[in-house]
Amino acid sequence: MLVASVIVDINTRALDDAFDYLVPANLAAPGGLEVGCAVLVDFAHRPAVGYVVGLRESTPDDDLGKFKLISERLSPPYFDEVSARCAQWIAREYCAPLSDAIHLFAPPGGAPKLKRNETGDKDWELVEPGVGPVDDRWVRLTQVGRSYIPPKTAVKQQALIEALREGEMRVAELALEVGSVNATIKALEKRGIVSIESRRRIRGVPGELPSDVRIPKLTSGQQAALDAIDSAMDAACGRVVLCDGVTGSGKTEVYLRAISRVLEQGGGAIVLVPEISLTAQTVARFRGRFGDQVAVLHSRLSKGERFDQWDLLRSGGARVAIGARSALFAPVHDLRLVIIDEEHEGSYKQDSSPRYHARDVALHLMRERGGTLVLGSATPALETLANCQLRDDWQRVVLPSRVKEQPMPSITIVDMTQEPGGSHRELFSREMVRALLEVRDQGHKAVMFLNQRGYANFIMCQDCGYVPHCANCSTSLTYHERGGDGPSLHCHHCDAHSSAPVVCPRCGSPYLSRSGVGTQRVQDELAALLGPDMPIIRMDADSTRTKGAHEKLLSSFAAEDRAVLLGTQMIAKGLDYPDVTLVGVINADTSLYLPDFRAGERGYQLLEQVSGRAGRGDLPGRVIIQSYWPQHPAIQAVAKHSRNVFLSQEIPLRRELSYPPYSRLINILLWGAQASEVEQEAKQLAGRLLEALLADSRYADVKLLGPSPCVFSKLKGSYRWHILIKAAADSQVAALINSVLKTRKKNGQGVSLAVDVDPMQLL
DNA sequence: AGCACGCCGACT
DNA sequence: GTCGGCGTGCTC
Repeated sequence: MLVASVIVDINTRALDDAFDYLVPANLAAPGGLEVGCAVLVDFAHRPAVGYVVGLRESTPDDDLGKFKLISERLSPPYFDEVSARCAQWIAREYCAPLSDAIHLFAPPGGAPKLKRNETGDKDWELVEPGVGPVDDRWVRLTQVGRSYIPPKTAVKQQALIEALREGEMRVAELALEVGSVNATIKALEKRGIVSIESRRRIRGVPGELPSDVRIPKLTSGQQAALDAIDSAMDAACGRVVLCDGVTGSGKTEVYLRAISRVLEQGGGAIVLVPEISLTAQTVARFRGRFGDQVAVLHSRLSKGERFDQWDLLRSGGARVAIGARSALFAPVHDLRLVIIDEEHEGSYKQDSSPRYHARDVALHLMRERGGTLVLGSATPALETLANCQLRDDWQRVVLPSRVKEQPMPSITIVDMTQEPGGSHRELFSREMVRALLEVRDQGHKAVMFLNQRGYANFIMCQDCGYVPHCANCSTSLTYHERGGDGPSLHCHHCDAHSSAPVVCPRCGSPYLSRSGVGTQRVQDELAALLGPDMPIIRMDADSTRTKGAHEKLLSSFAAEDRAVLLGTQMIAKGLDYPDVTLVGVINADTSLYLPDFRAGERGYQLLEQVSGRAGRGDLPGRVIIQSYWPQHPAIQAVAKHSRNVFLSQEIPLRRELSYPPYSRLINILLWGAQASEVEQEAKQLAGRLLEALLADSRYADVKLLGPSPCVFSKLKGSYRWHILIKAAADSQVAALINSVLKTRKKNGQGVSLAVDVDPMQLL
């Protein structure tokens, strides 16, 4: 008997394995049922949709009496066996329900579901996929039709045949040109004058493919990167190549060549880019080289478009997928290469279940498939750099300079504590004011960056720049205005707290302030400083809320001959503004003091990216960074154009405090409307976890911190607590968490839970 | 998750 | 004596 291993599509942690079903005779023939098919099964006294993740002949060990028959096949195969195993790995690795993990590989919006029928108690209704393929009807003149001359009175026929002489057309197009045509076409078809054919329409493909296939000569850096990728691909065992180079060092050309080689060998490739840089230009670059071999997957597509692009890959019509995070699960045939551009970007971590990191999943997938993972960044993640150093199968290749040998911008650090004004200092330093006026007077452009994150509630001494830190956690302490005994300082990692100092513990100054200046205020101050002739374009989450506002603001900045672009993170990435001579960072410190172990790393990456915006044209660039703590390694590193300045301080710190990459973190979040319920649930769960940890000697080195309230202790009406687990980098502690959660009692139905393995932030 | 089973108290 | 409350546990 043929036995199918099936993951039932029921969203619960309690079902953490596939179930065996017998394949009925009518589906047992070759091509009947395959791995990846959606099926209908009986499961625990009710119908359920499931996904076949394995097929095998039964063995004498099987208790066939226990197995039920598969009721129905619901779809063609969505994925292969390797993908099925990958989904199971994701569920285990990220403590996610199996059904969430398997959904990653299902067509977007295109999988069948079971819904409860409103009419009856135990009635279930199968809901077919909301999207699917669509056909167009094409009309074309037949051989007979070519010589057919319609009667003079048949005006419609004449117009129709005239239009068709140019070639075949879609019925919809024809209707636009000639008016309603249905009856006429039918009549002509009957007489053999035209033929009508239904053909699949692929949505989401632009009509005209760009035909720019100029292939540039490679720099030596590019060649070295390509050589490394080539030998990794020859090894075919999941090796990783990091292309370490700034924007403009020609990484994309390296990607294109690598893909080209994979295609020559008959394989397929996936390119992941952050959603924000998935612009028409990026796509055009790939389409220009590989034409309709490329399928594009991103959130801006309609459901139908996304389905067609996905299906194009599944059918083998396209062999290269380019898209955001989720494109990693696209059904590319014979996948041998995954490229992750800007690999340090936080958007590669999914923030809902399954909370996977695309880089880690891609690595696993390439090992399984014997492919190659290529990472690209100007500011690689610390984990990635560490892996390149520690592992033989990770290789770092440096792409040294911008292709057009431009000089690096000059960088000035302004120590804001040395500025006059005491506790009422100006927003802009004297140096910044001078530079801004110069930009205005010479008719140039400036980019002003305010790393404003509204929640940065720390206290800082206005005289010496001191920020209180937690003794255990290497994170800044969060200022709490209210509390049992008045203002206090809390650490949200270990729940240590103390009352807030009234004067600076370091220099005794009474000027302790909470930080926080918005872009709005900066805009006003810039306007006051520079006068009405200098346009100031503000770009932040507020000013780009409407669709297309992003592009509109950028093109209006490009159109001015002098202007200031003021913005938050969103202006830091990728974009090229040729005539920018000044980049100003108003406050470099905000991101560095966030109560998060990655704050320094992110701050460094951000400053590095912002600095890269200066002097990308013929004019030399200049960067001014204002800071209250100019000694911070992240700022020093940017000033000295040296990543090592940052790493040499950050790496020992991470090691000492055992943070990634020297440990693995798992953050368990609990939230709910009732503060006391959440707290109680958190404490109970922490107790059960601790008990389980102590009972198993394999987890002797695992630390459990908390439970404690989250930094955002209340969000959208929910009270939030979390438990942090710190384990060895290769620890299998996820398995233990899974087993504890599997038996979690349902008493706190008002309390939701999420497990975040390898969290990007702990807020 | 959803459903059955089972063990309690309160009703025609 | 039976109806129905929900706590417990299983689902190929």
